[in-house]
Parts: sequence; structure tokens; C-alpha cells
Amino acid sequence: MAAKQASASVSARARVRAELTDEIKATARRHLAEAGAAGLSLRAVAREMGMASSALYRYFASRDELLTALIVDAYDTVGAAAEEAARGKGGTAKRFVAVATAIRTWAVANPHDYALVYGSPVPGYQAPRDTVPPAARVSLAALGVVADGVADGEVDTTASSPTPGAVGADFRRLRADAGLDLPDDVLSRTLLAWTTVFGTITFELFGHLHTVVENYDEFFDHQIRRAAKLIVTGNA
Amino acid sequence: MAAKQASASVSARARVRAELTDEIKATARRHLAEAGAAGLSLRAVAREMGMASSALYRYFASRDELLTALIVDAYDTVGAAAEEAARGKGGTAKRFVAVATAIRTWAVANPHDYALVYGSPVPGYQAPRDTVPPAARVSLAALGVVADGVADGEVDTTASSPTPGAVGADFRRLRADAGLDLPDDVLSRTLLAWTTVFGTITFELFGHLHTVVENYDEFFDHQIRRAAKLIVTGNA
DNA sequence: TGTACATCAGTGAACGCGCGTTCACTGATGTAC
DNA sequence: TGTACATCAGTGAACGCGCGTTCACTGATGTAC
Repeated sequence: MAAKQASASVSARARVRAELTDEIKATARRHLAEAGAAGLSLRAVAREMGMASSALYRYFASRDELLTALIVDAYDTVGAAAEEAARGKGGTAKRFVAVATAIRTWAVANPHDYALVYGSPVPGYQAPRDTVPPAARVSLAALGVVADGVADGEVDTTASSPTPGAVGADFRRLRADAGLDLPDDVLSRTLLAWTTVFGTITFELFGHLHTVVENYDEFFDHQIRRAAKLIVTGNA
Repeated sequence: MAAKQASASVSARARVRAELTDEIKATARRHLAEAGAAGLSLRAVAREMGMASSALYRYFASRDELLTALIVDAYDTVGAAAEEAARGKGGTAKRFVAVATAIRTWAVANPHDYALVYGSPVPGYQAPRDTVPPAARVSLAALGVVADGVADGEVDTTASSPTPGAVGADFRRLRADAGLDLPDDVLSRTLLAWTTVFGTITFELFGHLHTVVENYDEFFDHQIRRAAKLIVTGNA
């Protein structure tokens, strides 16, 4: 019983700690929206939470560590959304479009998280290794969809243009790292589509389509459908 | 003679003023690299130039005005590079690749200028109207190349997929604004390629290809050639 | 050409503000016997 | 079960620093007659 009580109180304290940690991150995320990553201020977060700024150091060893936590959370959130979309039914193109749409939906709903991870690097901040696996999730979800299409024989694997040697070497390493069997030409097409996904979202969120596009949903959908078709058939 | 002397001295003073203005901008650009746009500090710039911080107010009315000048310069520099590349000889694909390569060359040489204009928006900064025309130059250079290819009959104008109504409306407005006759399908393909250009450069400069690509020059060239082919023929 | 005046560039002090991080501390909560 | 002790969360003052912007001022340069 003593042990049970003890562990119950430990987890009570741990639960409060976890809750406060989440609240700090939530508050910090809100501040990100107003001041950007460079302007994220521990003191401002503490002020809003009604506690001394020094108290935050019980939760995060430094400003950069808080920033890292926000980055990891952002990658994990969009990664989970992409993975779930990838699990959907349908052919390669449909599933790729679903992944891309899930990314954009997240980005539009959380533009500051998107800017945090896919925008300009934060000056003076060096991302630690912990951010690498969460960052990879979203890409692996998309590559997995295409790899399924290749395994099914749905994706055209005939090469329309030869892959230069240096690029081929990079692609070989990527195949090995991801553990996926994607021919050079398919990989090249996938990366073409992939950079279109992020290029289009970035253009939309960072204001480069202000004078051009009005209906962003339809525009994105149209463009990404073509990109997906390009992956599968080699033409858009 | 009096008039001549007067105007000579006016321009002497004006010349010094222009030189100092340039030096302030150059110093600020260097600071951008270390602190980012959000961290750009008038006091730091003044300190490095060995003058009182208040003196900068003779040249720029505020920090934001200095930032605007840097943004306009960045857009004008990359815009001029793109325009020059567009003037080169060759077919549509070759000229499009030249434009894209000119943009990347500028971006790699000036990553902080690239981040300033194509990265995350600066929090609290609202770009004034003056930035719009310089910003448009680079896109118009690329669209011009494609429009030439359409006029020549080199670019395939058959539509492979119907353009949804809302997207068609956006495209009509874009055609009118740019004064270029580009069919919907060609415009869609061009924007696909265009977002790939910036998506690929952004991925490279912001570190999203760290674990993937080693030879960035060849990778970019290969991908952009395919994107250019896509514009011209409809398949990559 | 010489002189009185106006314009302009640059100074330095000041206002009011914000920041990250450290440290000795208090008081509450949890642990071990 | 009760008590002595250890751990932990949170405080508030302090260090040393930086920022944008304003303002009254000095002295040099340019203008007009």
C-alpha cells in the first residue's frame, strides 16, 4: 500500500508537471505567432502564465530547449497527419494528394508552426539531433505511398531521362536510408512533386500569391493532382 | 558659373549621401546574416559604422524603412539576374532553366537575402506597396519566357486536364495583370515548375535536404530540367 | 568675390522598455524508516 | 501510522546587456545676393 500510495503521488506530481509543460508550450506557440521564433521570449511566456520567469527553468533548461520542443511537436503533428492520410484507401495518386492536402491543412491552421519548421532558419539556433526523426516522418509517409505504387506496378518505372551520376549516388543513399525501393526516375519525379507541395504552401502562406490566387483550396488541389499524376504516369 | 558651382556642390553632397546610404545597407545586410531580419538592429549597424545610432535617422526614418530598402534591393537583384538569363538564346526549356539557375545562383550566394524575401515573414513588418513591382520582376521574367514559347508554337497548348472554374478565374486575372497570353493548362504547368524551383531552393538553403542530397548543383539542374520539359511538353 | 543666412549631417544624452540566465531562498510535496 | 529528511517547484532580486526613437545641440557645407 505504501508503495502504491507513493507511486500514486509520484504520478500526481508527474501529471501536474506534464500539464504545466504543455501549458508552457501552448503559451509559447501563441507567442510565436506574434513575435516569430527569433522573438520568442521566456519572460513573456512566464508573464502570461503569471509566474516568475525563473520558474520556467524548472521545465526547460534554456530558450533554445523550449524552441526545440516546439519544433519537435510541430514535426510530430504534421508527420502524424501525413501518416494518417497515407493510410487511406485508393491508388497512388489519390493517396499522395491526401498526404499533400493533410500537410497543407495543418499548415493553414498553424501557419506559425509551418514557418517555424519550413521557413527561415532561426538565427543562432542549431537544431539538435532529436529533431531529425520527427522531421523525417512526413517525407517518409509520402515516399511510402509512392513505394507502394511501385510495388503494385501502378507507377510507371520507365525512365524518361537519364539520371546524372552524382544525382544517382544521392538517390542510392536515399533508397538505403529510407529502406524503400524507388527507381531513380520515380524518385526524381516524386521530389519534383514534393518540392511543389512545399513550394505552393510556402508561396500561399508567405504571401507570394497575394495578387495571383484567390481560391487557394482549389488552386492547391488542382496543382497537386497534376503533381501526383506526374509521379504515377510521368506526365501531368 | 554660380549655378554650375552650386549644382556641382549639391551633387557632391548628394553623392556622399548616396554612398553612405549604400554603406548602411551593406552593413545591415551583413547583420542580417547573423541576427536575421527580426534581429536587425539600427544600433548595431551604427556601432559598426562608427557613428551615433541617431545619425542613421538622417538616412532611414525607421528600422522598418531600412528593412524595406533591403527587401527592395534583394528583389531587384534577383529580378535583374532572372531578366538577364531570360534574354539568353535558346528554346523555352533552355531559357527557363537559365532563369531558374540564375535565381538559385543568387540565392546560394546570398542566402540571407533569399531568406529575407522568400522565407518566413518578418513578424510585425508590413511590406509597403513599393515592394510589389520589384517582387514581380522575377516571376514576369519566367512567364515571359513561357509566353514566347507559346507564341512560337514550341509549347504544347493542349490541355491534359480540365482547369476547375475557380482556378480558371484566377488564371484569367493573372493573364490580364501580366499582359501575357498563356492558356490555362500552360499556366498550371508553369506554376508547377515555378513552385518546384523555389521549393527546391528553399529545401536546400533551409537544410531540408541535409541528409539527402550531396551534390546540390547537379540535383537542382536535373530537377529543373525536368520541370522545364514539363512546361513545354506536358511530361517530364 | 564676400558675406549673411539656411540647410544639412552628425552627436550624445536620455526615455522607457525588454531580454536570458543565475542564485539563494521558502514552503510544499513525497520518501524511508 | 508518525516522523525526520530529501526532493522539488516556484520566488524575487540581481547581473549585464541590448533595443528604437526623440531631442536640443554643434559645426560644416551650400545658397543667394
